[in-house]
Amino acid sequence: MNNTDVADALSEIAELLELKDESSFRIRAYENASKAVSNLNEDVQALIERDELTSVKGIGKSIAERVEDLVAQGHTAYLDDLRAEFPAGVRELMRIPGVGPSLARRAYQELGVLNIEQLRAAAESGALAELPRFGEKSAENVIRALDRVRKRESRISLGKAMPVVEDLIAVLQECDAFQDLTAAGSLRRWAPTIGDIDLMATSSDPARAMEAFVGGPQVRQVLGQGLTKSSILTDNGLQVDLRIVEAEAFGSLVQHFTGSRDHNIELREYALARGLSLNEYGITSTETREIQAFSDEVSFYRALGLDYIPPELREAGGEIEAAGNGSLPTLVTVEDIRGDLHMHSDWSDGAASIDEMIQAAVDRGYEYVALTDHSTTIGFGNGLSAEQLVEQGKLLEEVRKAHPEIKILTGTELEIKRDGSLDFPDEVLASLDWVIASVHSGFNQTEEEMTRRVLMAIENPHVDAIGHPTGRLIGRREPYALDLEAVFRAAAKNHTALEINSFPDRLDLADRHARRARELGVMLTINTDAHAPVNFENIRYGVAMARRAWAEPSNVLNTRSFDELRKWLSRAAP
DNA sequence: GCCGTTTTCGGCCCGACTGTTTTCAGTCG
Repeated sequence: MNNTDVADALSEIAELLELKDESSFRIRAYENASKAVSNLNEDVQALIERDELTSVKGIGKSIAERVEDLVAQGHTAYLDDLRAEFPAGVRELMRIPGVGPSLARRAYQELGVLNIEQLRAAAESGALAELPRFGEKSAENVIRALDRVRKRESRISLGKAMPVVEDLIAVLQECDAFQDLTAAGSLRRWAPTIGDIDLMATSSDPARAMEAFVGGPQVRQVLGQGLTKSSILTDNGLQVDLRIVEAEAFGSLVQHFTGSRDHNIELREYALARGLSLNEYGITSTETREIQAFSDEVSFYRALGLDYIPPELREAGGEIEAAGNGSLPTLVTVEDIRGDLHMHSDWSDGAASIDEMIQAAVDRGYEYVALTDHSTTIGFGNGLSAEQLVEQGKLLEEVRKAHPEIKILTGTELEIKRDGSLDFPDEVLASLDWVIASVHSGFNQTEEEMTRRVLMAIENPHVDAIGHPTGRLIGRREPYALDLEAVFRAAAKNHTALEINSFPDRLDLADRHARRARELGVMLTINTDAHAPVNFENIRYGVAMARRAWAEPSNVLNTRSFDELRKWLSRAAP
């Protein structure tokens, strides 16, 4: 079992303990241990071999034994026994919003419900409403929740949500009843997917502000309207909540609703150890019961003895400790990006001419840009042959004369073929300024095959970077099987950069992978993979992933000046 | 089941809302 398997097993134990109505503290212990394992930077096996498992915070003697079982035997009797008590379908019931462990357990034990279909039947037949402490309303809520699940109202991508919210905020700001107005929640943390949107505001005239909100142009349906909270559904099915609060408490409120849940839990534990209790209204001394309100987040964190923590870091990944000892990173920003090293023109599958793409890069104020059209064997048939690449290189000489304000690198997005060989021979690659190599086919290969394939590309001295290294398409395609730890180590050793692809569907490397790569000394590059001028706008999503990976400008290749970039490219072979 | 700037025992994040109740458990964010 690898770390992910162990973390999943611990998390399953926690869920089954919930079903058993075990002590909530024991449940949390397993949840915490699951998180601790998935955040490990090395194989849990190695920790066991060094006998250091219990030195991991959140793993004590008991859980260490279960983990050792899991790693050594692939299972643990403790989990096996729990599974025997509750069929898998019962655990699935808890995935339904509004259905928790209590309802799932009672539906199973008192009505024999084994899966979601049977729960619906029990709710519709009235059997559920018959149970003590349940009623008509409970049954109706279950049916409504099941309908919503059936309609698959799942999370939407950051790239879809962000423009909608920005438009909405721009419209609301035209109404002078709003003072402060900001998004909170997962959107403010730039999480890759978003559930619903929380807007926070202060207002001189809440009634008028709420009128403006529920009467906006893209409102499909008003779900609720009050003076402190209203909810709407937008045209594209996004639920947006607006909360209006007193200006004095705005800071702690925004902090509270920005989350993440895990960050807030850790922050409250940290505060409690110092005699302070936190809620959305401020900080309360547990001794004097006096509450202090905060109009901004900086002073809120400051009052806890912490540096301001950027929202992208609020994921319970060590940010509180770092904020306490002054070691938070200086995160990379969009302004730090000096060029884009991955873009396409209509020579391959882009929608715009080379000139249009270069002009768009100039308009963004970039110092340099790399043209990286696809190579021959890209599946859809319009990759460039070596001859076409030479021809394109000659054309670029002309383009450079027309655009002296930007440096243009001649490049390719090179196919890594199924056997790990590359589309162009070394002498062709050697003539290029920039080579980014990517996988676009054979996603079903085994982890061994795929890892060998990617490592071969990394080890080629002409390959400068690997594009969208895991191939994931959020919500549509899982990442292919790949030993990322081996990839990161090879990339660091061979001086090969790894891309954070800014396309909202990709965001690949993912934040936690990029963080691990950076820790192992891998150089990152944040690119848009632009296929049209408008795609350059996506750079902010890639930068956000880098920030969530705790990346500083020095960790990102394309924050360097053109001269520094060239210096990096002329690195000595390892 | 874990953990320690008050602790090796006695704590463990906080509040809002809902539905069922008549004082509170369950669920959510």
